[in-house]
Parts: sequence; structure tokens; C-alpha cells
Amino acid sequence: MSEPSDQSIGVQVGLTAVVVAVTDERPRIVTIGAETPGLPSVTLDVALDRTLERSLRRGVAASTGLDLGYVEQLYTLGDLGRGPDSNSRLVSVAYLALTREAPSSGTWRDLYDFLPWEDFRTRRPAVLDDVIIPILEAWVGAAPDGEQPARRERSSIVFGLGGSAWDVERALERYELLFEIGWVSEAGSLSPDARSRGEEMAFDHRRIAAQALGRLRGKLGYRPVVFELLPARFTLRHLQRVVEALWGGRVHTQNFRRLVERGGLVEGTGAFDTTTGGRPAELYRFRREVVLERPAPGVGNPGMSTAG
Amino acid sequence: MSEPSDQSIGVQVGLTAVVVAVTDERPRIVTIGAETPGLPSVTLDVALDRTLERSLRRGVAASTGLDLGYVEQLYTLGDLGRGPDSNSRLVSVAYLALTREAPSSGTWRDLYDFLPWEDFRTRRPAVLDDVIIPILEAWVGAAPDGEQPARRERSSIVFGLGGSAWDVERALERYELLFEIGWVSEAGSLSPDARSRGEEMAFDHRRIAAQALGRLRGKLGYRPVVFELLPARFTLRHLQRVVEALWGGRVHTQNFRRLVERGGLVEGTGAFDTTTGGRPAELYRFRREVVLERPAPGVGNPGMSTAG
DNA sequence: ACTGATATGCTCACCATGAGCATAAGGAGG
DNA sequence: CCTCCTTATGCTCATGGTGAGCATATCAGT
Repeated sequence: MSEPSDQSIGVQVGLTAVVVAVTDERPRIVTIGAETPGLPSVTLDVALDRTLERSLRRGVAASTGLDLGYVEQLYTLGDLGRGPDSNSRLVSVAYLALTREAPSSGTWRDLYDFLPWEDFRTRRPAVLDDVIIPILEAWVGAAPDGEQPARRERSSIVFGLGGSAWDVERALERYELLFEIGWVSEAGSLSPDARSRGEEMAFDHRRIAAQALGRLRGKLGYRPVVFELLPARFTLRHLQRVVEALWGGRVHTQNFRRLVERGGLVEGTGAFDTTTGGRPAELYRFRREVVLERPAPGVGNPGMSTAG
Repeated sequence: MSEPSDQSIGVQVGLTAVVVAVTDERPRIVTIGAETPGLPSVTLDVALDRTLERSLRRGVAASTGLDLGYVEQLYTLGDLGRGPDSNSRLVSVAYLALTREAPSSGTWRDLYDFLPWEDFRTRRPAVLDDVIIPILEAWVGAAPDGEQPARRERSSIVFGLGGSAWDVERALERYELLFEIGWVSEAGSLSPDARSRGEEMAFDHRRIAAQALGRLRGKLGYRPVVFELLPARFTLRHLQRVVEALWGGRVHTQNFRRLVERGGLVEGTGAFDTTTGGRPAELYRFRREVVLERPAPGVGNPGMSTAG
């Protein structure tokens, strides 16, 4: 059982949030700090906070001015060597928060600035074929002894090589592999080609951001979380763009419509948006009742295509 | 960012494991303690453990003698009022571990002893219709003001009432709801009807067990985790029984076979097991390569039937 | 009116899934 | 040996979901 002991002296518990919004068809996160961007974080205050989540909300409000809505725990990190000094041990609980972009004392940044290889919407990222895959192949080739198959398998699964499909949800595994082979790094060591390697973040915050992206992508398929990122009324096109922004790929428009309409996720309001350029689009709203009807309501896994 | 401060004094970090095996078609977990069963736990030792997971493995080995294989982080709990005394704050990181049952200095217990309403294999648990649903209806009826619809919706979703289907993965939500309405309780207050309410566990360990069950049930569908619970060679029947034990329901045998065979999850070895009673069953092995071929290899969500 | 957009409806082939029938191959008992 | 019971395994069929693509509707501009 859990016996208290002096060993725990020097342990601190931090709470860190990846606050996600989608604006102008781009996934955005709140960052703090002028030079190296970091995620909004707070140290658990035993006296003030009854629960971890309350502590997080308080901390994010204090450092960004944002009042969080949907919040979900991601992961707890506690490896040696984290945190500001080497004397104490920092255990951080990372959270994913969904909201709509609002003025903040932090800075909203494009998530794909930090993870550029994750966005397939306009085209397959060139850095994948030009740089990452060759480096992975070298890493596989340089494997000691019988470890080569394991390395080959891992890179295949994670980066969709040799017959495996690109799995959008494996964003964390991709980051971890790139980190292990030394191609991306943490804690703001400026690399000369930040554009292709992605910008760095403070501490291990970029890893957390990658995990948030992967979790969110996965959850999109079976829980109606997208609507946290949308206004109360939206066009199906808008909904699709938000999903695509997070997914990092394009989907078949008609099938996407069928999915969300026939799946009962949305219902028309009768009002129209005429500002979209062509035929006016009907404004829809989220049908909350859907969670009663279907076991796993979400936008499914609509077939991804690199084309529009 | 994360500023160290004296607020964190008094915080302890604990690691807790739900160690799951399946023996004789029953899901089993390791418990510690003579009276009220608890989960194996350890306090993070800053000096000894480089990572949280190492700490957990060390702690479980120390308290049960078990050497864990597959380990996955579940959730981090940190509410006020946890832990042994009210002076300090205990933040616990809960883990799910999968293994095969082996001699242990802890005690292997049937998981459904603690969560009896979760097992639909022989029949729908009587306690659901006899006790739980009436209590839920009373709780809905007793709702203040306009809160009634929300309560009705929640109980419908979580317990599969009024058209909603029983979702095996919502084990945690069911426990949480039962806890909120006071029908199950924590920390070993002996209830007179433990057989139907389920046996209690120390602290909030029963909640953690419920979460482990839900997570495991979910993961079964899209990751080949069952095989952590099976020997290297097994019959399809054995595989099916293990899945059913965790799922808490029966599946259609032929369709299950089709799923795992045509899905490439297993391959025959040519050897047979003649001890099963009828026609000898071929022994199969897990095909590791499947993770390369399919994005989400698992035993899917084979249709559940209450009948055999 | 014609063009270019976007919105929306509909069809069709294909595959995964739920359900059930039928056959194969052991053992136990007469 | 024959019959029955049990488990294993093969196959069919209807249904619904999914990927793709064609066709039509309705706006803004020119």
C-alpha cells in the first residue's frame, strides 16, 4: 500500500495544458513565453486546489486569461531530468483542452509549426520523403545485430512505410521516434532548419503537444468532441474544414456529409450562410441527443485523400 | 511556466497497478492486504527511480513478487482527501498491467467480485434490473428543477437504458455513477449485501479497477493486447473465452473465428489440442506482423449476445 | 445568360458484420 | 461397431456502412 516516506520530499506536481482551437482552418495552441514557446503550466497548490483539474483551470486562467471548457487528462510525465533544476523532481500531468480561439495573454500558434510533418492537407509533406524517411532508413541500417527488423517494423508502423498506411493518430509515436534518433530535439536548442524540423518548445512540451494531437485525432472518430471547437451554428463545410485541420488530411465531402447527417450528429436549422461564395450553405447545430442513440458518435474515419 | 514553490511541500506521488490476468475464463487482479483488498502501490522514490514506470515495476515486484510485462498508464488521481492522512496530499498514477497468472505474494481475485454488474456472460446480471435501475430511476425522479433530463440522459447512456445499448467500455462511468448516488462506496465500509453490490476495496482502488476494465475492454478492439494474457500457443476457443471474460459477454463463435483468422491476427501451427472434449482444436499463435498490415488490429467488436 | 463556386442529392460497387445451417472429428456408452 | 454428444470448422446470405463519382441546385460576377 502507499506508505508515506521522506523519499517524496523534493517532488513537485505540475499541471500542463495543450489548449487547442481551430481558426481559419488551422489547428492552434496557446503558448507562453517570448523566446521558446511553452505550454501554460502551473504547480499544484495543495492549499488552493481541491482537484487536479481545478488547479489546471486556475493556472491556465492565471497565465493566459482563458476560461477552459472541455478538459481531458492526457498523460503524466515524471522522468528524471525534467523540471527547472536538478535538485527536485517534477511530475507533470498533461491535459488536452478544447476551446474556440479567444484573446489571450498567451500567444496562439499554429500547431503544425511545431509538427510540420503531420499536415497532409495540401500535399504530403516534402520533408517526409526528402529527409525523414532517408534518415529512418539509415537508422534501420545502422542497427546492431538482430535489432534491424524491430527498427524496420517500428518505422514502418509509425510512418506508414512499405505497405503500412499513414495512421494519423500516431502523432506521438512519430515524435518519439524522431526524438530518439535525434532529428528533433527539446528545450529550445535552435536548429538551423526549423521550418522543416518544426519549431522547438520549452522542456518536453513539444512531446506533449504531439500527444495531444494524436489523442484528439483519435477521439474525433468516436466522440463528438469537434463541436467544442465550433460555434453553436456552423455549415457542414466549416465542420469538415475543422475536422480536416485536425486530421491533417482531406476527406470526401459528400461522404462526410452523409456521415454526420445520417449519423444524427447534426441537424439543420433552416438558416443559411450566404457568405461562402457559391450556393448558400445551411447552418447546422450539434444534436446532443446523438450520444443517447449511438455507442460511439463521432465523425468516424472518413477516407483520407491527399487530393481535394 | 512551472515555478517551484513551497506549496508543493506535502505532496507525494504514488504509483498503483491493476495487474490483470485471465484464468479459467475469469478476469483476475492482484490484490494486497488481508482485510480490505487493495491494489499494489508504491511511493515514488526520487533517488531510486529514473522513470515512473520503473518505480511502478519495482514497487509491484516488491509487494507481489511479480515481474510485469505489458504496462500502460491509466490515469492520475489527485483529489483532496486521498491518501493515508489529511496532512499530506497524495497524487497517484494508476497503471494497467497485463500478464498471465503466476504465484504471487499478493492474492489473485476475480475482478467481477468487485464489479458484479459488469459480467453478462451467463446472463444479464439480476442486480441491474432488480436494484440498480430502480435506484437510478429514483435518482432521476428526485432531481431538482430542470436537472432531470440530464440525469436521465446520463443513466441511459451509461447503463444502456431506454434504447441505448449497453456499452461494455463504460465500466468507469458506471462505477462513478453508482458511487455518486451512494450505492457503492469506497474504503472498505462493509455493506451487508456485498455479493450484489460488489466487494469494496481500499481507498479509491475500486474506481481504478473499474477504469482498468473499461480501458482494457476498449483496447481489445483495436490493439492486439489479448495476446499478453495468453500463452504462446492457444486454441481459438481459448482466445475467444479470454476475450469474452474481459468483455463480459458472449460472442458469435464462427464470426469471431473469421475476425481473427481473416484479420491476420493469428496463424495455425499445425499442432492440435485434443483435450478439449470434441473435435481436436488447432493450436494457433499470434502473428506479430499484423500490426504492420492493419492500422488497428484487434478483436474488433464482435456482436455480443447474452445467449451462448 | 454564361461562368465559376460551393452546396447537396443520389447511385453503385464492395466489404465488413450478424446470423444461421451444415459438416468434420474426437470421446463415451451401448 | 454404431449412436449420440461435444467441440471445431466451413460456408452462405441478407444487411448496412464506406469509398468514389456523377448530377443538380443556387449563389456571385461578368
